[in-house]
Amino acid sequence: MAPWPVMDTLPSNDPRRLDLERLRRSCARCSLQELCRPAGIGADELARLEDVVRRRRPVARGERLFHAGDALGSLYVGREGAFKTVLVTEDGDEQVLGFHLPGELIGLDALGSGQHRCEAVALTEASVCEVPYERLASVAAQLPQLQQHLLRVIGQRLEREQDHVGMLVRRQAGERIALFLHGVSHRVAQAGGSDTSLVLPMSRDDIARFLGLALETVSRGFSRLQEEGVIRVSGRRVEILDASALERLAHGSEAAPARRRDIA
Amino acid sequence: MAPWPVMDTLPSNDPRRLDLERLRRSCARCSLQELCRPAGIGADELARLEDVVRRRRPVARGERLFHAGDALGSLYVGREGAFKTVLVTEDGDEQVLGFHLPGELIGLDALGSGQHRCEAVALTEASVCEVPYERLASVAAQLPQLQQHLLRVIGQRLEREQDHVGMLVRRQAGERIALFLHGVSHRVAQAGGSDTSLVLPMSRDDIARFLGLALETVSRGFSRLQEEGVIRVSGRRVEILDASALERLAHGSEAAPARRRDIA
DNA sequence: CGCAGAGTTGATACCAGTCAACAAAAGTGG
DNA sequence: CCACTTTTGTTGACTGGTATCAACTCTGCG
Repeated sequence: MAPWPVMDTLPSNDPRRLDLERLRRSCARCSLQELCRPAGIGADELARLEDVVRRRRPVARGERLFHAGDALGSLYVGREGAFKTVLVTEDGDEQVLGFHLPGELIGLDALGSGQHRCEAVALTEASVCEVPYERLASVAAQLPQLQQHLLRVIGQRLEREQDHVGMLVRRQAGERIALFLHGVSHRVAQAGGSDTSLVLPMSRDDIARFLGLALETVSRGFSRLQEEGVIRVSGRRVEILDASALERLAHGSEAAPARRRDIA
Repeated sequence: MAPWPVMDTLPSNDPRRLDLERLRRSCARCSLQELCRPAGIGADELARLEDVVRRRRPVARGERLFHAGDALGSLYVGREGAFKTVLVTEDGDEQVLGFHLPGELIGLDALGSGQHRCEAVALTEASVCEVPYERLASVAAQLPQLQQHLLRVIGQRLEREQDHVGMLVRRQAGERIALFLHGVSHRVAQAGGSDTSLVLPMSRDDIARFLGLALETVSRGFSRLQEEGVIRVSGRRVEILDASALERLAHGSEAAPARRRDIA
């Protein structure tokens, strides 16, 4: 019932402590954020968790971590690169459900039924850590703190899904796009990148399918934001020049100094 | 650490077994579906769970189970009536995130941060069972099966959220409305009602805010479905006349025998 | 009976989807 | 390394669906 050694509170000079520190740093550094970073995970939890995680594995661009219909085997944590999860609808076209940057969990969609309902595709060359779900669950059953943390992480995913809904309900395309850019830059910053200059890992088409817009509308939206001096775009390279304006556009008040065409 | 008596496998003639049977029926009958109904919950789990649940409590129409910003205290299970969860956006108007029929869990939105981000409003006279979250979590920590089940339920909520996204991405209003009606009738049937005749607990305005449409568009959509002979509408009373046509409209092929006006 | 809330229906304007042409970047093979 | 192809992104013209404004109906209720 307890295949993992219990190492609750070790004296600071215990030789095993060094390993734990190393592991902790490993998790912190490798952006295993959603599972390891937050407070509340003690040394023993971390050690057991590390024992569960299969180490980094490379993933080629375009490769899939799992397909729709696959049985839930593992959860994945992005390490490098980016992923998208897509749902192929009955009528053939694919709906983008989400993007996953380093440190974010992938595969939670199978929690409800035990089967994946969407596919996770690498948008770039990437790497992941693999977490066999059964083992994670059994460790969580032994470590209330980890269980709590797991619930919290899934709850956060629920929040993100609601944010996605919040974007789609916005009727103006400009608002959705601003909201999207704002969210992505925020997450890129959280994953350790710059929040003002970023290279989008996904195509305009992916963004369009994520926002429920036509590809061309996304492109026009980007151009318009550039005209207004909010961002600078060059293909997938985006610089955010006026973050507060972006935020303003995202939440409600559409284009305060708009109607430029009337003046010019 | 174990405030609840352990009653693992009781002999079938043990007097306590009767109580368990009563409780099990109680949960099954009262539509506590999402927490109690599915397989995998044994007698002891059920007993401990019942011990956690605060019994039925009436909720007046318009009353809120919690407000945005409230600390996560309890989860709720709808017993009678219906609820909506709404998110009040920065710019004032409210976005409907979901509807909750009897047997469905309410309050999971606070799992991520420990604070509710939306409000749960009773659409009709209603009643709920209240489940203090801390106690539920601590019981789950002792009962791996319950923990698993809890994860599954939350996973299913995630699926529903994705389905919501799936509706919003459909660009034609008609598709969204058909998808909505299809989903609601399905859930009403699951909660023990008829799947062909139902009384919607929510207003056109609520539906509109849920689907990201204008109120008038929803009304027109209902009328159009009636013209096409798919449903019969009279205010909130809806009869589904042609379920397969509804399904067809929901998934892709917009209005096969449409353009009736051209003929008439 | 009149009032208020909810729902329906009509006329109009506009945003965004569609079709299409073009430009730029990224592969691909000689 | 350069021509060629393919993919990806941008921009324009046009159309259509839906938001908006507004009038009207219906229901329940004091």
